[in-house]
Amino acid sequence: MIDIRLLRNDFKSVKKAISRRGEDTDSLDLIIGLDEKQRSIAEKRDQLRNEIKELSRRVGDLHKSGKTDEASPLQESSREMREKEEALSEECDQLSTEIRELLLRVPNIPAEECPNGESAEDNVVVRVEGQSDEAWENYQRVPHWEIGETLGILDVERATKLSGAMFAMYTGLGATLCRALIQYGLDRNADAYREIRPPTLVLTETMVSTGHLPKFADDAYHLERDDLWAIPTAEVPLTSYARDEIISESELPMKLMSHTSCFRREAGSAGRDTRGLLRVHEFDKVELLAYATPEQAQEVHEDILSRAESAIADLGLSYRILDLCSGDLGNSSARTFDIEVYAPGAEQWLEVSSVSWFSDYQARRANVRYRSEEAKGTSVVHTLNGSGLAVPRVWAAIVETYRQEDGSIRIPDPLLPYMQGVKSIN
RNA sequence: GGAGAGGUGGCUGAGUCAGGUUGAAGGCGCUCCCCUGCUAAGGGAGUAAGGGCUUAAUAGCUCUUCGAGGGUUCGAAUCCCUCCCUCUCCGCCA
Repeated sequence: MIDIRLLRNDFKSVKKAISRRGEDTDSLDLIIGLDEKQRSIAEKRDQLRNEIKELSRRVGDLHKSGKTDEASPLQESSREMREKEEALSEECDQLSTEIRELLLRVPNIPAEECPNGESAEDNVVVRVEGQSDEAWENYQRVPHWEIGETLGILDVERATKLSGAMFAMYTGLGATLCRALIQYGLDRNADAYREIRPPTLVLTETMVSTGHLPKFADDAYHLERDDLWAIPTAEVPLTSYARDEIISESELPMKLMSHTSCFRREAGSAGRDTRGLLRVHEFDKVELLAYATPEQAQEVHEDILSRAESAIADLGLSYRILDLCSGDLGNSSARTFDIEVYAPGAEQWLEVSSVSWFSDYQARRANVRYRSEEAKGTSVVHTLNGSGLAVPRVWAAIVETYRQEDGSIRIPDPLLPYMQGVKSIN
């Protein structure tokens, strides 16, 4: 959620910044009008409340000194004021609710450095590492769903039997590889990130904090009976880890990581990328997340990016890094770098990590603050996160990239410690 | 799921069953000052968050918040109702 005071103080710049996303900004005009109205009513309401308090105090004194008869006219006028106060209060509450509902749907303000653009086409390629398209051998140009079936390590057909389309099931060494990737993803970041194993079912409030609700309810699984949501990413519980808390500055940056299952309905993408592991409803991921001061944010952003990148690079995969343009930026983010891995068999770039700086957008929703050492009072923290390792797409890229001429798959060196002595899958 | 106890500030803990400067005693912690070879002990002062308005600023005024919501009342931490959560015991269970 953006700071409404920013809107009051510098309406034009905010509007201009939001419109860089290609979003309609009419709601901003609406909000600023309602806000003005709300404040003027609140002022009158508070004035009345003050007068009522004053009267009550006098009534109390009169009762104490036995002058009960003198109290009744005061009580009468207090009752009248209360009626007015209640009317104003109600109006004021309605406006506040309306403002909040609108404000929750306003996306974050893109960072100045975020490049201009309308769509994914305009994302800036920061760098490309690894093999060029022509360099791949023919035996590497086999899609992972075919490899997986042949080697008995991926069973999409049975997964569909159990859960329907766009679910996957890893079998045998395929499952071991999956587990190895998770271990690898966690262990390499354990030097700086504290491991958390959070719940994967969360309250509505927890989903609102990251910005996944109310705007993107269709993308998430909801357990209606208990009003719980299946998390689409560990970003959701981790962002709420410190919800409604005040962190002391000495604890920042606070770095956390989690391995969880992630659940996505993929509402808008039915029929797209349906083969194999390209897009699935449930998958495993290691997520890195940090709370930071605004001053620390830049450095932490780079830290998460370099960790996410090196995890891919060390596996020997080809990848590229994109600086997302304003039109493609996620709703809650101010700046995002995507890491896309190249899958030579599927012949696609697959997004494996979005490393984002959310400025104070999520933390304001989650009410995570910190007490600064010099300035008095509290300030809202910044949140940052990115996937340290997203299993299915990395799994797919490994299987395709490491396919040998004989059809076997060589296990990349960094994963060997996690593979129980298995060096290749035949 | 059943029975009981309870949810108050950074923590602890009074106040609730006699409703009236109680945003809330005391203690701990923390900050500053004094005392003091050092440390410890001692003495003093301060110490919730959020919103609005005024101000160049320091600051001031005001409202809200004692788990949440509603009710009674001139006035609610305190009385009534509903819900949520925590703890203990029982049942069930990985």
